[in-house]
Amino acid sequence: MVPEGAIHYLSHHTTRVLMKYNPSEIEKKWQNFWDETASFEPKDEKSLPKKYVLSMFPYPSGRIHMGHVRNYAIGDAIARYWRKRGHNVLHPIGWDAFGMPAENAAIKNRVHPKKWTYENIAYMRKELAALGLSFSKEREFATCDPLYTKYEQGFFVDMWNRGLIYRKKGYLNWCPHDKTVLANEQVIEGKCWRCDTPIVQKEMYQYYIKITDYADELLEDLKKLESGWPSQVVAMQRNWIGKSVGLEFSFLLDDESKKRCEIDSFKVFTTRPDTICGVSYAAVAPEHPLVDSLLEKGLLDEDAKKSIEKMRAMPVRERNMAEKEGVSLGIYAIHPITKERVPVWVANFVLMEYGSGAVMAVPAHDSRDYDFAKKYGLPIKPVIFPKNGELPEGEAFTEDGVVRGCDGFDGLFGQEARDAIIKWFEENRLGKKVVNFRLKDWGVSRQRYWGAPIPMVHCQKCGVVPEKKENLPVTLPEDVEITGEGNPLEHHPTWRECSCPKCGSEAKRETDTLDTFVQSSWYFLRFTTPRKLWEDVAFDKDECRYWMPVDQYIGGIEHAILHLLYARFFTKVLRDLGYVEIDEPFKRLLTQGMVLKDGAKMSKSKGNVVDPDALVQKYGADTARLFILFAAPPTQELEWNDSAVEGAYRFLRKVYDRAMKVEPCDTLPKIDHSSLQKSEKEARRKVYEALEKGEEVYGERFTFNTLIAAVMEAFNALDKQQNEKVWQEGVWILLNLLEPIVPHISWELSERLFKRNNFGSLEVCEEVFEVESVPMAVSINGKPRAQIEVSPDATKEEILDIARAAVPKWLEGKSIVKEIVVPGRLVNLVVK
RNA sequence: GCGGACGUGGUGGAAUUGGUAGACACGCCAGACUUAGGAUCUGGUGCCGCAAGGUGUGGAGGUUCAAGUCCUCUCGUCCGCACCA
Repeated sequence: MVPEGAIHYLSHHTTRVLMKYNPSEIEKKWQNFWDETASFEPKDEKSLPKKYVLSMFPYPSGRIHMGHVRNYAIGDAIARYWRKRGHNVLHPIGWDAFGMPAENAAIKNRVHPKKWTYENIAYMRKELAALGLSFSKEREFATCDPLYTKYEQGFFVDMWNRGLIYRKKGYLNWCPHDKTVLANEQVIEGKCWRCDTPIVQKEMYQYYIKITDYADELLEDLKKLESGWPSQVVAMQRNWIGKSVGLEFSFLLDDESKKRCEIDSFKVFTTRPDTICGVSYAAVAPEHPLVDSLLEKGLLDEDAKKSIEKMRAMPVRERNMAEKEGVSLGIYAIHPITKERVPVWVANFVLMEYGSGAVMAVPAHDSRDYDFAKKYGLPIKPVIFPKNGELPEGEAFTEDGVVRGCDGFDGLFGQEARDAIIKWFEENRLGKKVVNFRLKDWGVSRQRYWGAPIPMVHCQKCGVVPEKKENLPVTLPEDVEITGEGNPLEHHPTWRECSCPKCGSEAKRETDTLDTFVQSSWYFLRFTTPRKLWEDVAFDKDECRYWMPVDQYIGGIEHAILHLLYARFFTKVLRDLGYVEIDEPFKRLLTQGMVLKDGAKMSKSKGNVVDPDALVQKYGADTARLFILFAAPPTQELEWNDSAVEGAYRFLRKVYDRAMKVEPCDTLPKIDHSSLQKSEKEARRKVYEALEKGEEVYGERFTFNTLIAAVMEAFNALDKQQNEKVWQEGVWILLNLLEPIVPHISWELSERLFKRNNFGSLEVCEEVFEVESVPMAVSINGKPRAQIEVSPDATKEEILDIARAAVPKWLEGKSIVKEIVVPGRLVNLVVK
């Protein structure tokens, strides 16, 4: 050990060698530097090329977990890369701060949700800071900030005024004991998660946003996202929207049936109008009005009533598991083409929520209808036949085929038959082409405290009226007690009291709050605008025009549908309201894989959680970031491995030790490549290969694991030679490449060695790829047999001469049938 | 059932346009240094074989001079939707 004072007497060079990699010191130093110099704030220079890099903002649950580390390490790497390439980079962070966990904590620990949330934010902000993430601190906000709520409520009012929001009765999970509405996730096996009381379905007024008005555009614009989004996510959204095109027509009841139930007809929807002549019965959902009517009039016998009760009692979600069941209603409909009488049944497989809640049943060509017909002995009448071959036996033929036995349409196939039949219905005014979506309108009411209040007022005279914009935000009262019973807003002594924005008379505030997905549907727009304008606007139009769309969005696959669909929807609505000018908010999307330990998702209950704080404390943020980006490509699941973390640390220590032996310099050294030895040339080549890899990885592929591997290879190659200039050049470039991944150590070393002049765009030096000889493989009949070295400009004949000479053993007694030369790769000789 | 992804050493993973499979790392083995090592350094490491060689990317076929990569079938794992008419 050298006494501290002694260092002054040693040379500069020796001093550096004596220093050891000390991540906690280095990391603190640079985090302070970045903080003090506000290094990562976007510039107000709209002439610069921009990149908006966004990792999905976190919910302030209390502590960060490895999923966060991965999410932000990926985003930070991309942001830092573009910043170094001279782009104006927006890389913000905020907090998705409303939601149930805050209320649950309030119930459990008697702490106010607001206090709990802001304290969590403060703690997690520190945790994220310790990772050295290059966030814009100036633009940070929480969605529960009243200033954010203000504009969200403003949008709600705009949408209401535009007719995009309506109120409708909907069924909600209701716990009769706690007197509260429960989210689906809070219902466990039909019981309340807190008190175990069986939940009931309660019908209540709810606010809905008409996302279905945008269903077609949301589907259509997925095409614009195909190049930048994972195909999986695009497919999931397409699926979720669930567009189907078909025929809607009305079944008229026969005269006697009309009289009995006082209903003339009911609508059905089918995607297979070509099968219409195979209809042998019609089926309606247990909740269908036709059934109500018959029940009211007492026209069904006891058995039928009982079966219908039973069907209705089963939750819709469970019905698909149950066996097909049904009852004949004793009434008949007239087939629109054949004019035959077809019996009307009620069936448990028909859903009231989809289409019109009634179907035409074609047992010969629909497997559900088939099962049902078999069970109840209903006729099965094939009208579609395969082009070649026979109808299958014992099952429905559901593929496209040729129509036979349907007057006027015989001989038509598949789509042409469907089109012709739809045309016939339209001409005869009996039905029309209809598009149906699986997507439902978005119910945004939540009967909870910790959310953005819905800015509506109930007036005795005027009805439901939006609050005046100048009165926004409608803020939450703070003097509430959260007990878990009911909605605290309803029970507050004064909060509800207000005057009607329209007529001024006494009125009451709406007590529902907004779904938290509303907040996350526009937070990325808020980030585009500097804080100084936040009092005045939700977001500035010019700023928005410059920064949007988000160039790279990064987050978990669990948001593939809801969040990403709502955010796309909101963007389109805000466009139509004149706030933004883009159609799609996220140009490119990266869905990161989960972090696993022992093959399972990390969770407290499994006890397999690795705490990021502990990891950072032991090895430093750079090691944590390096491991997480090296262990797997970002889209794949990542299996935690303690010894691989050690390996990452070991690599950084090696980098530090080796770099510290390099003589400092201010510019990239000039090297006469031709005068170098083989190992030196090899080292340069590896370094520049890594540089090329870097552009591909940061710009396009995000497979950081392969870039890190290339950097490791380059370091290994540098280690095999002693040329100081080659070392300088190598470290200059490799630190530039590593900076987005392991920023602290890179800034520390680059500052010491190069005054950080190596942080910029680097040019690839082409001459290092010029070689005197290229290695090639010689294979015989496709099997590699020998290695040869040939000159890079050797002709095909010269290469073949060398190749043949290298494998005499394999040519003995054989004749060459074919010779293939792939320059720079291999020679394949086909022998017999 | 529909839609999507995936399957490569003991492990995580490379191989981007079909062109020397297993880069890089973890682990393991051997050696060096050491009072010691769960530190560090050097070398080795797909499998079978002393070797020559054989064999090998879930399985079976096929296309090709050449297949992890393309095609057909099949098995398995994971994810999303689901009596959606």
